[in-house]
Amino acid sequence: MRMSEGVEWAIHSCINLSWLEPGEAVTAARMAAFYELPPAYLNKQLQALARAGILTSTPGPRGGFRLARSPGDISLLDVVTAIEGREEAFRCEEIVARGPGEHEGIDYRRSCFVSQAMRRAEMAWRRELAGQTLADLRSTVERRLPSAPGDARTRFANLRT
Amino acid sequence: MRMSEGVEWAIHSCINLSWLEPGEAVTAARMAAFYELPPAYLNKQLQALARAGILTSTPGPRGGFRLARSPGDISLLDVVTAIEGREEAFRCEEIVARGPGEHEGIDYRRSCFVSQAMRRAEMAWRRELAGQTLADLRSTVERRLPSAPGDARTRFANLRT
DNA sequence: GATTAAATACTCGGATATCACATGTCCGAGTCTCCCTGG
DNA sequence: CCAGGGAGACTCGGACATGTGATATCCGAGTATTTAATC
Repeated sequence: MRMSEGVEWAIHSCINLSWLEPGEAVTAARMAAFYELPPAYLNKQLQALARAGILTSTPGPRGGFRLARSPGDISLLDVVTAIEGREEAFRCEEIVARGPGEHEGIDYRRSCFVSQAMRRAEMAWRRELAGQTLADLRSTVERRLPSAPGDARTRFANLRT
Repeated sequence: MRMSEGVEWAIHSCINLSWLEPGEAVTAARMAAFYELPPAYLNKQLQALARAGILTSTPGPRGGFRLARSPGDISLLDVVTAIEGREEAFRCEEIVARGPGEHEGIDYRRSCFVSQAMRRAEMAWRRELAGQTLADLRSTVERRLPSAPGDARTRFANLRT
C-alpha cells in the first residue's frame, strides 16, 4: 500500500500558494522549478486539485494556479482525496460470499465484519486528516520558521524559467 | 492508494484456521478451493503470514498451515503488516529540502510538518487495527452466525482436491 | 493619439509512452507416508 | 508377525511470467498581451 508521491507535492504547493498575494497565480512550471520536480507531471497533479475545487486555474499569459478558497477551509483530507481519489484503500471483494452459508442479496461490502473493521480504521485515518487544515499547517511552519513566507516569495522572484 | 487484496484473503483464512481442531492443518490448495481463489497465489500470501510468525507451515503429506498462536494474540494490524510490509503509505521524499532555507543535516522525514501530519493519521489507522484481534472478529461472526464454525468444518470435509 | 484587429507567446488540459509493483503461475527441495521385502 | 528400507506422493518455498496502475512526457485548444496599422 503506497500513497502517490503527488500528495506530498500537492500539499507543499498549496502551502506555497497560500503565501502569495491575493489574485497572484503561479504556473506549474514555476512551482516545479521551485522544488525541482518534473513540470508536466506536477501540472497533472495541480489539475487534479483544480478539478476538486481546491485550486482555480487560468490559462494564457499571467495565468497559472491559485487557491480557490481560504486555507482554513481546505483540509488535508481534501487534498489527499483530490489526488488519490475517493475509493477506500481496502476494497472488499466479497470472497466470503463464495464460502458456506446463505448469501442471497447480502452486500458484504457493508455487512462483512472484516470489511467493517477495515472501514473503521480508515475512518480514523480520514478523521485525523480532516481535522487539519492548510491554515493549521501553515501557521505551524511560520511559528517554527518565521522567514518561510518571505523566503518562498523571493525564491519565486529569482527563479529562471 | 490501494491495499493488496491478499489482506482480505489472509484475514478470512486466519479466522477459518481458528475454527480447526488444535494441531489440524489446512493446505493452501484446500483453503483456495474454499474461497475459489488461485491456489498458488493464496499460497504466497500464507507464506508471508508464516514468515511473520502468524502461521506455522509444515511440508509433506498431512502438512499445511495452522495458526502459530492464539487468535487473541493476533491483531488485524499484525496480518496487514505481514501482507503489506512495514513501510508507511506516505513516504516523505523531502522535496521541501529542495526549497529555500537551510537544510544541513535535517531529516525531513521526521521534522517536516507535512510528514508529521501524515504519520499522525497513519498512527490512528494502525491503532484502530491493533485494537482488534482475530478472536474479537471471530466471536462477532459467531454471535451473528452461530453455525459458521460448523459450516466451515463441513465445507473443508466436502471439498474436492 | 486613440481604436481596432491581427499576430504572438504563454498557459492549462488531456492524450500518449514508459516503468514499477501487484497479481498470477510454475517447478524444485524437503518430508511424511505407505508399501514391500526380509528376517 | 515385525522391523527396516526405499519408492512415491504430497507440501511448502521461492524463482519466473503477466497485467494494471502510477509516473513521466508531449502537443493542441484557448486566452491575455502585445503590436501594428488605421482613423
